[in-house]
Amino acid sequence: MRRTRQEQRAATRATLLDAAADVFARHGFHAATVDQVAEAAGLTKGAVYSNFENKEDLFLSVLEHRLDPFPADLASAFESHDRTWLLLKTEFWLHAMRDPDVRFKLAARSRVLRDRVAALVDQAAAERGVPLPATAPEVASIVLALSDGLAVQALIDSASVPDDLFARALAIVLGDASS
Amino acid sequence: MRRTRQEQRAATRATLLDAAADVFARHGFHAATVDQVAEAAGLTKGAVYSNFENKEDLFLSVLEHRLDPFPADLASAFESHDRTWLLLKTEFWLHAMRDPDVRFKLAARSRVLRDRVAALVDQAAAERGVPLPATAPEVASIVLALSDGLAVQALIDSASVPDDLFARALAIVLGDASS
DNA sequence: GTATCCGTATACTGGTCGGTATGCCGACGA
DNA sequence: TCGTCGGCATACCGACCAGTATACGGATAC
Repeated sequence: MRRTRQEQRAATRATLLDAAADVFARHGFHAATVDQVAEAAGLTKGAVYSNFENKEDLFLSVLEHRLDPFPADLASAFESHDRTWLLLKTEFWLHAMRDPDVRFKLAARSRVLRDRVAALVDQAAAERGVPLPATAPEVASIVLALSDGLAVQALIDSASVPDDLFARALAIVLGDASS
Repeated sequence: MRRTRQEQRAATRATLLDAAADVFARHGFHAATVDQVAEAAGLTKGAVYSNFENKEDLFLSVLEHRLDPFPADLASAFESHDRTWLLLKTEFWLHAMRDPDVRFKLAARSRVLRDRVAALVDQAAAERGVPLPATAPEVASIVLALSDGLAVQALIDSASVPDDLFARALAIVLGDASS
């Protein structure tokens, strides 16, 4: 398998990002070591420091690489929470809480996400023909809180959160009292 | 100020727990150092290792000391989220995700909390005389998800979460369509 | 084909920090 | 009042790890 330098470098970087996502999610930013990431990628520390400034840059690159995908519809807002991603997101939230600059960036992105969800909320309300119980951005905040909050509970104890609970909660919040 | 040994030891322990809560919340479990905790308490590492087995024991003791106070009523479920406590809780959640034993204990405690909230939900529904949109434990899970989820958003950007949003979300979820 | 250079492996270092061994002082029991 | 002991301070150690310096092999350019 002969590759150009560009291809090779891109492949190495991608391998490192995948490995780093896994290792950071499993051990957390501080407990995870650069050597662990390198080994998980089948490489060595040299590859890491050749592709990233330092450990923090690697961590932030992982998050940029796997950004919150904007949900295409409300129901999928919950499905996008696989375990690894939720752990990374939580680590990052803690990081943001401790660094004002990072927090501002997260706030900006959160607003964009919320507004995107608000548009979906408006759309859903129009389809159903029922009034929203609050402004669309407020309902969007509620939907996102439900999505995250239930996902957190589900990871503590999956049995305590029925698979369809988010969908039903969504129906309640959107003003659908049926069933 | 002459104190007996018992009093002195208890005071030292309490001081350390308070300092540890602060330092762990500010820096996170791994980044926080035992020396920092000791210094914040106006003591030294010797005091820490005289009162706690090790760093992890100190961390877990902080959490036991400041356990989720069971809310007296639904509205106060949200108020109990001051910044420090939410950061510690989140750190602990991550810790639990990585250690099955800890996770099981957290799951047990979460069930107790949820059932407690479910009782409050039942009570509120009876007072209002409206049917719940789901079983009481399910509504309780939703309420807790909202509480945590909105608190997380509020710490990212307090302006994005109106003060009364939780209360209004609560009314929606409890089947109160008025206002 | 050959010289160059880029990207990764290897080897190493300095600093940090959890944990320990020991000293010291003040409370306790008699 | 005195000897003992318990609790905290001090000094220290060893391990771990982020980051660096350098070696090396294969792709690239000519």
